[in-house]
Amino acid sequence: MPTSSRFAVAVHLLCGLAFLEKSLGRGATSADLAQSVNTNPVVVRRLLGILSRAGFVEGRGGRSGGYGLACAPAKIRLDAVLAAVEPDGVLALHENPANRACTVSCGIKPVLGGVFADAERALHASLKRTTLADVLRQVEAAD
Amino acid sequence: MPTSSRFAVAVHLLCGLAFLEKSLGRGATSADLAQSVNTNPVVVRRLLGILSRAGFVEGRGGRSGGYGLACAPAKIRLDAVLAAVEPDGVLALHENPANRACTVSCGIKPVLGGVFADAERALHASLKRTTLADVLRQVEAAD
DNA sequence: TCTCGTGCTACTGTGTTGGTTACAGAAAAG
DNA sequence: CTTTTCTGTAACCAACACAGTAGCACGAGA
Repeated sequence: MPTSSRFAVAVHLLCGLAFLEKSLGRGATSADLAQSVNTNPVVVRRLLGILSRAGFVEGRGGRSGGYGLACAPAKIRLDAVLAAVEPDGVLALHENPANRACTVSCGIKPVLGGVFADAERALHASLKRTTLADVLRQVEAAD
Repeated sequence: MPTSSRFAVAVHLLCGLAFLEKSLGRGATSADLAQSVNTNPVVVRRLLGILSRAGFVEGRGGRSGGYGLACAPAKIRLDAVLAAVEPDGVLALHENPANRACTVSCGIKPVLGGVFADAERALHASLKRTTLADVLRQVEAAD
């Protein structure tokens, strides 16, 4: 799987935002965050747009604009972040049409769907135990 | 994430193999399996090659050759199948080099790595509860 | 009014995947 | 022993998603 790094970058951005808000007392621009992630401001704005629609951050345009967290770091659970940036989940069924003449081909998808749903639930349950505040605390402790 | 469907197809193939072995008493060729999955025999052989190296199936070349399961369906746990076809896991860190001037940039990766490892463990623990025999039974029950 | 940052669009380059063709090698059938 | 039929690879193509980039309209503050 050419696993996308959107989730990792999203958490990085949120963490950077929380850190800058705490240490500088102000929001951060997409250029600031792009420097931290070592990428392009547009990439940051694209991802932050998704996180904004999901209610995690707010962007203000105009001079001295920038981004700020829309809720407390302790309220942001990583499973919600994953759901926002990877709405289709991490396990996918194959889209090939079923072969009507084959029992397995006809019956496998609902079965796999159930198994996958359970697995994704377990993944999200694990991520739910970590909040952005936890991540930030660990990052600061390692400093 | 353009989530690959390798895992789903792999389970489908193993299930088809188990089903055909049971119902026909013989193995199946890549052409048989390709019909079930509605894809190309080479795609099937590629995936079955991975599963063969992982010890789940055996392929015999030559006339009246084909594939057979290398172990009992009840012994094949889906987490092991996932590990075989997606060795890098489903959650990936971003590869951008860290910005040395930024606390978050320098510290985030080990923290995220730990969180991701826990989440993947939970995912695998869930998949471990299902064996190929379970999948086969459910598929046959739905028939 | 001027500056600066978001939000959005369009385009490019790159990497992965699935699909396809082709072929060498092996094993059974005759 | 020859023919058939299968696996195991390699090479190539098209489709797709993604990161990266440039450009511009809009809005808010200085």
